[in-house]
This record gives sequence, C-alpha cells and structure tokens, in this order.
Amino acid sequence: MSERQNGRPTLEQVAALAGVGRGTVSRAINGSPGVSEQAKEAIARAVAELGYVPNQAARVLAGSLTDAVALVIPETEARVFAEPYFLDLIRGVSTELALADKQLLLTLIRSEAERQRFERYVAARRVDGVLLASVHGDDPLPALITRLGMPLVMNGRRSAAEPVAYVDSDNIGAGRAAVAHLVGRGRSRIATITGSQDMYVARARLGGYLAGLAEAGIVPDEALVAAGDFTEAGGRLAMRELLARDPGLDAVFAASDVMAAGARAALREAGRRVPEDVALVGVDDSAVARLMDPPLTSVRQPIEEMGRTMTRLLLQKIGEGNGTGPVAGEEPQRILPTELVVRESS
Amino acid sequence: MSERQNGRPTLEQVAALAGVGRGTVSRAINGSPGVSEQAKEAIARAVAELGYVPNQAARVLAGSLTDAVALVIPETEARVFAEPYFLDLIRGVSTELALADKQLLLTLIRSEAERQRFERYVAARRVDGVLLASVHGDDPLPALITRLGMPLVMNGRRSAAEPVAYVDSDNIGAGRAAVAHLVGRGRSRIATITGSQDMYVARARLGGYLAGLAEAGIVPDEALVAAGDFTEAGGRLAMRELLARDPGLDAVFAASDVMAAGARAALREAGRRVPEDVALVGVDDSAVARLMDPPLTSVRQPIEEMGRTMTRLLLQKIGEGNGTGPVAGEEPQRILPTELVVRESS
DNA sequence: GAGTAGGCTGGGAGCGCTCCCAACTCCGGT
DNA sequence: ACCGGAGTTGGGAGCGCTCCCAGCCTACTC
Repeated sequence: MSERQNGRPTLEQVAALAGVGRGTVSRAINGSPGVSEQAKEAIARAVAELGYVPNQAARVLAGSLTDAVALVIPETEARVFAEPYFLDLIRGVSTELALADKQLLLTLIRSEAERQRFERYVAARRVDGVLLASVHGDDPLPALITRLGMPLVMNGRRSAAEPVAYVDSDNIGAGRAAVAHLVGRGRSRIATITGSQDMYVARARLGGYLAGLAEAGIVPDEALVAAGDFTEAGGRLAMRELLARDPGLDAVFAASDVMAAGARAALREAGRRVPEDVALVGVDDSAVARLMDPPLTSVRQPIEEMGRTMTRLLLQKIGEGNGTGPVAGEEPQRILPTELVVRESS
Repeated sequence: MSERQNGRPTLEQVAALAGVGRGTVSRAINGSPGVSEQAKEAIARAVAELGYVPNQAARVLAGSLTDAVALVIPETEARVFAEPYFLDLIRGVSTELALADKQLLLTLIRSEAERQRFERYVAARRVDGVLLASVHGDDPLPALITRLGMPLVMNGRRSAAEPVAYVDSDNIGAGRAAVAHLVGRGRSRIATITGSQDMYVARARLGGYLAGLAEAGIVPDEALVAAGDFTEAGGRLAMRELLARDPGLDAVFAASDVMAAGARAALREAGRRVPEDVALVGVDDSAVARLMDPPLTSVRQPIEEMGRTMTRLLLQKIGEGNGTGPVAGEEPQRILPTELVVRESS
C-alpha cells in the first residue's frame, strides 16, 4: 500500500562517509565534549554532503526528551476572553520556544473526550512540559498534570494563593491604576463593572478598584458595583443597572474592553456623552479599545510577555528535570506589571 | 544527572501479563485483523491493569506515521488580518484533528531563521502534513514543502489559478453580495476600499464589487475605488480620499471590518451619518463589526469551517500517501460560501 | 485417512539514536 | 624504559514498537 522509500541518511552513513564511528558523530552533532577538531570537520562535511537530519523519533526513543511543549487552552475561556488574548499569548510562547528549538503543540480542550485525550497524551509523555492557559478554579487539569510528574506552568491563577507555578498580570494594579487615573481626571463617583466573580482575575480587578478608591480616600458604594460576565451584553446590562441605581455617576471602570464596549452602548442609549458626562476605562487594550468611539482608555496586560515568561519558566523546570521533583522547591510565580493606555474616553 | 526512572509499561509487559506474544498485543492495539476475541479480552485487561500507553517514539521509529500535522502561520499576515481569524481557523483545525486523534503543531514564522527551522522540521519528517495559512504570492514555502514531498493544503490561494491544494472562501461572492445588498437598499453611488492589491483575496473582493455593480447595471467609477491595506489607518485615509473625490457617495464596501472601522471614523469626522448618509459594509464579521456604532453589516467568512475542511483534505492526502505522489492527480480545491450578516450600518 | 487451506500466534529483525565502556594513542613524569 | 592519565575513539547494548514470516492448530475437502 504505502510505498515509503524513505531514503533519509542515517547517523551510520554519516559516520561511514566521515570515516569515523557512530559514537563520534553522535557526540559531534550533540555538541558533547571530547571530539577532535579534525573529526568535527570531517563530520560537518559529511553531514552537509548527505543532507543529514537526525531522526527525532529515534532520539526520543533512545532516551532524550521529546523537544515539544504543549500549550493547553480550555475552550470555555477562549470564547469569553478577548479573542486576541490567546493569539498574543501563543506569539510569546512560540517566540521563546523557537529560540530553544522546541516545538509548540497546541491543544484546545472543548469536551470531556478531548480532555481525556490530552490526559493520555501527557501520560504517554509525548511532551516535556505543559503550559496551561486561563484555568477555572475547578479544573481538574492542573492536579492531574502535576500528579503525572509533568512540569507545568499556568497562565493566570485560580486564587490569590496559587500553589502551582504561574505567570499572571497585575490585575489588582490594573484596577488601582484605572481608579487613580479617573480620580486624577477629577471624577469622584466611580462605578465598576466586574467580571464573573468565580474567576480570580475578576476578583482581583475588583479588589484593585476598591484599593484605588481607598487610596483616594473615597468610600466605596455598593450601588456603584455591578456584576458583568466579560461579555458585551453583560456590560450593557450592568451599565443600565448602574445608571438606574445612580444617575449621577461620572466614571466607570469595566473589567474588560468588551464589557466597556457594552457599557458604552448603554451610555449612548441613555444619552450620556463619553467622556464629558461619564469617563470610561477598560482592561485589555484590545483592538476593540482602539476602534471604539471615542477610543477607549484601557489597562494593557503584557500578554505576549506573559507567554514568553511562562515558557522560560517551563523550560527551566524541564531543564532541572523538575517534574515537581521529590522536594519540588518553591514553584516559580511571576506577576507582570500592567500599563494604563490613556485615550479619549477618559 | 537526569534520573529517568521511566517506569512506563511496555508492549512486552502487557504481552507477558496477558499470556500472549508481542505481535498479538500489537495487532490487538492497532485493531489489525486476525486476533481472537479471547486474546483481545486478555490484552484489554492487561492494558487496563498496567495502565499501558504506547510509546509514540517507538511507533514512529518502527515505521508508521508521526500522527502530527503542522499548521503554519506566517507572521506578516497575522498582524494584518483581523485577529480572530487565526483563532477561528485553529479552532476548526483542532476540532478535526482531535477527531482523527492527531496532534496540532503550531508554527508561527516571523523571521528567516524561523523559516529555516521549519524547513529542517519538514525535512526531518516530523509531521505527516502541513497546513499553510494565508500565503503571499512570493512565499517560497509552498514550493519547498511540495518539493519535499510533504502533503500540503493552503488556506486561501495566491492567484485565481492556484496549482496547490487549497481551501478558500468565496471572496468574489463576498463583494457581489455586499454590492447587491447595498443596491437593494437603494444606494447607487457605491464606493469600495480595497485591501493590498498584491494579495489575491483583495483582488477577488474588488472583482466581486465590480461584478456586483455590473449585475446591477451600474457603471463602475474609478473615483469610487480607493486603495486600503487592511489596516484601520488605511481605511480612514481611503475614506477621506473617497469623500474628497466624490462627496455624493452614499455607500461604501470596505474589504475588511477593520478598514470599515477606519472608514466609519472618517465618516464621523466628515459629519456623515451611518447609515442615513452613507451605508457601510465590511468583511469578516469580526468582533469589531458587532461592537461598532452602529453595528456593522459584514460578510462572514466560514473561517472555522475552512479550518475543518483544510484538515479533512490534508488527512485524506496523508491517508493516500499522496505527498504530491508521482502523478498527483488533481489537487483538491474548495471554495466555501460567504454569508452577508446585515446590521444597522446599511 | 491424507492433504490443504485458513485462522492465530510467537518472536526475530530491524527502525536510528544515545549511552557507556573498553581500548587505543600520546604525553610527561620518574 | 615504564607507568599513569588525559584525550579520543569505536561500537555493543538497548530504547519500544511494527513488520513479517514461519509455525501451529483446526476444520474442511476429496
């Protein structure tokens, strides 16, 4: 049936052509010490002449690592979060993996069946480590991966005291910066539209908002906090509710750009001008923010940088052979700073 | 240094426990014919008991396929195109690969070095096939991959008569549908903002626009065609130019949502109302379209479906062992229909 | 009753590589 | 002249699996 002629040159052939032994070629190719300059040159020539490319399957089988890393994105999140998020993340991960000459295996998990498939995959040690994007508090995956002794780094965390290695952005700082900025613009009745409170990221942003108010000496008002769910519709409803509760509010911090867009629509319905009547600040600094009318002030997360940092941490763990080693020292955890991008909406 | 205890069970152990030979276990696991029910059961029990998972490296080495497929995204494109595009594409590809129990290897190519790295990868036959997203006309990759005898399916094409297998959306139909819709709304001075004309997709959408005009019996006017570059800024500039050339225009078909957003801003600057004065239609049906004010009528591309279709075609090629076989029959090519999503902007 | 076609089965022969050990060559030191 | 060590080297022994062939047994056929 399948006619695999497969004429690829092997180590053995390179060795023969270079007039040395297999072992020497292996050492030369892997940069191991103890190979004479002369041998190195002969081997380099032979490799070039034959167009030799090592067979990875054989390498893996013979005992080294797989040279691949999995990036897992639970689909539930993918829909909710600002879309560009994952692309930026992938970009960062990809960049760093390319530098280390490792492969990126992308896994979207949408169903129980796919989760099990991934479990088998990890169990089969088809990858050297796992990067896990935006995990819900009740996701069984982190525990599972850790139990299998597979190095793991998460993007974001499930609670303030996350035991697993992670890279997160400073969501508390994001809320504080937004409020400080609004206060600086002379606003005093500052409302917020929160994300789903079962996500740590949403709680942290709310916490930042409250901290920001406290720092400005403003007493928080429950009427100025409305629950959203990271969707545009949610943002719109929350904004209507806020306006109903307190028509005098003069600023809103929405915990995501998409919700801010919903809020903006609700404000327009209500005949409020942005920023004259109500100033608006979002989070994500996504394309949506730039394209809104007026362009939205937003807190930027260093998404690509998070991807890079996660990858570096993971590669380091892998390098240490630390699949939650026997006495896995401290799990590395990083919180990267956010940055306020001021536009016309505030 | 690295303490790899690696206590994973092997085929041999399963065979021993099941009281059969290695060959029988292999056959049973791979669903090959010629295994008695009795043996199958004993093996299934042993597999379960030991938690056996086949070692993929060994499988690949012993001659079967790698069970992985690469999805390549040239970075130049990634920035220009509507961001969600690739995520949707990935989603489709991922879905279909999961069904076939294959792995998705994502490769972003941003530099010459990364391209070479990918070349080596393909040369090493680390994947069974390649999916290539949005390729420029002068990209050396398609030729290279084909030359290496690696099955390839592209997303989009480089010219009307693309020799390589591809899945594209009906961009001509998109332009026609947009124009037909605008004509149906009573518009007659319909302008267009094109994408970069060195991309086939941009030329096709322009072609569709022209075809649409022809079908409506409208004589095209050069003054109503402005060149954009798929960016918001480009759309804004193009719109200004169009208004300068013909202040009386009453509709605009922008070849992407992002350009439509730029156009919308320029229209606002010029004091034109949308849709009262000028109706606006974009392409992509992205988040941007939904969030614009007013929400943008847009032509939806079946992106996820394209991803699925590409993947199915590729798997089929792989199945046929058709790495551009000796006399590779017709290369499969699919053009998927687009769909107009009407919103308030028109 | 001998002969033969299947249905299953076991296990040898690699796949191409890394690990590792024994061996070989040169040294300088004594 | 002899010895020990450092620098190199070749190649055996797997890694776990698939392919494939020979062998076995059963069940028919003539």
